Amino acid sequence: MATQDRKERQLAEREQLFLSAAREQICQDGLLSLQMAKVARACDYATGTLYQHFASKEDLLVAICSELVDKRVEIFNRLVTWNAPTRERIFGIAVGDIIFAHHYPEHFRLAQFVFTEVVWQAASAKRRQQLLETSKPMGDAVQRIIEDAVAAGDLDPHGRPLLEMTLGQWTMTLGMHNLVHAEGVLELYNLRDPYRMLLRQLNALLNGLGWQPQQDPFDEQALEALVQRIQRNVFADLCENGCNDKQ
Amino acid sequence: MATQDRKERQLAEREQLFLSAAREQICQDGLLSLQMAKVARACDYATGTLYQHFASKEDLLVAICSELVDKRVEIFNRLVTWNAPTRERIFGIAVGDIIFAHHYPEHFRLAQFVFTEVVWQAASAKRRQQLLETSKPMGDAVQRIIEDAVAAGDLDPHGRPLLEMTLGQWTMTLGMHNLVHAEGVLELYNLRDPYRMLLRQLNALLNGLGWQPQQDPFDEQALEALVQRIQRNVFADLCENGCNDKQ
DNA sequence: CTCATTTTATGAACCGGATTCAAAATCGCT
DNA sequence: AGCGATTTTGAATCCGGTTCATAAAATGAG
Repeated sequence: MATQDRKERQLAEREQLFLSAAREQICQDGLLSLQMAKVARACDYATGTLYQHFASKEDLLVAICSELVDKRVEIFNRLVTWNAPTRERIFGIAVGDIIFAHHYPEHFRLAQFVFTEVVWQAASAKRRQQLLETSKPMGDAVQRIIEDAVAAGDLDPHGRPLLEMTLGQWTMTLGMHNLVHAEGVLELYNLRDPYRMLLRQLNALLNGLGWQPQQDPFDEQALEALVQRIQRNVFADLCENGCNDKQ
Repeated sequence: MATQDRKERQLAEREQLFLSAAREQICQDGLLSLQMAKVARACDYATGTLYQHFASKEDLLVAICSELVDKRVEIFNRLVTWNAPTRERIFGIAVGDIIFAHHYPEHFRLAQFVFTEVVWQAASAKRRQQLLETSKPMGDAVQRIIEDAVAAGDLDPHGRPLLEMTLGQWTMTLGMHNLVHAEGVLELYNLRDPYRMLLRQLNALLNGLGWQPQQDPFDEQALEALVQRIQRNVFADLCENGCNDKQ
């Protein structure tokens, strides 16, 4: 009956409220000082109520991560429908991810933590499942771009699973987000402008995979132009006044 | 005087003892259940004594990581002195890392956790510094291989910092270790044999960077042969009876 | 509308484990 | 041996996540 629906809606709303409050606390004071009691208090609920939604602190973290992944999926989907050469679309995934990292600087920190044994094992199976399912569309999006690439003759998978083609891109991006957050590491080797370097390496990788049309990874002009074009055509709304992928 | 020396030596020995005990506990029961009191007890010391060496639990974790990195450095150094084409030597770094991951399955889990904001910020500046310094030689080793490659005409850095050449390899490897440990993720997309896929992607990347001699990333035979050769010539002692890079 | 019953919210109490620190033991030296 | 200085000890403290007995609210039958 209608009563049930209303109740469920309210429950969902409250969960949202908790998630927002928790996210804000993380942005404000860092992961380190997130406290369950504080989150509940900030929403004018008792601690116990918070536990009706999340089995543990780790559970809450995984849930926040899911929420952010959901937004990240939207980025990926833009590249699926963008009408451009497949090479630019797959490259655009990386560009989009960098933009995403600027908009939600907490996401990759959190994700790194969440996929840590300590958190992952402590979260409930349900939440873990949920995060995996929320993440699935990212893979699907990439898969579709690869399919298009193969169909267009831009890429030959040589009989390997299609997703394997972009595993290097995936891990490279992931690893770079890690490095960026590991304060002191890149500085140790005097490496500046990490995301720009990532894009150069990515171009090299795509070339090495034979993804057409090839692009000179050391042609700064061409790289800059391509990034600009992607920003303008796909992420205009996220890149107002002087957004760039540096920092 | 001599008394001082002896004392210092004993201190260092005790620290070693604590580190080993902690590492064993991690291997045994996982990061999750590492307890300071247990570590101290296992070494027949009081909790307080443990705290004379490590400012906090996080500090201890970073110290363990340093210890393991030290062993990892040894792997890197073998490739610096190996007499082979630079392309095989840089590739050997990845192969060595995979072997290392088999020998110390706890390392990359731990490293992922340690470079998390939560742990990194909670450790003392001193330990952080120590870990960075311990890590430095890995970069130096890679740098030397790149220098050799440039000198031999195998690679053209196009005016970029030399280390940037292998940043893709670094992040790719790092990211893959992360994925491997994130239980359920690779399964979600039906990706098997992650480290083998990593090596294929790496070959593609090195090709894309123009690192000579080029190698077909989809030539299974050639890949297998190269891996075998590296294992035999560089890591024979670590690969007795049927060690391979799969799993 | 009332009252019994079920469901949900509350927050103080509980608990585990990291960290501290006052007291005890040991050391180094004369 | 004796006496300050240094080190070790482990019980006490502290902190914050989690639980659960109690209170409050919702439900629904009469």
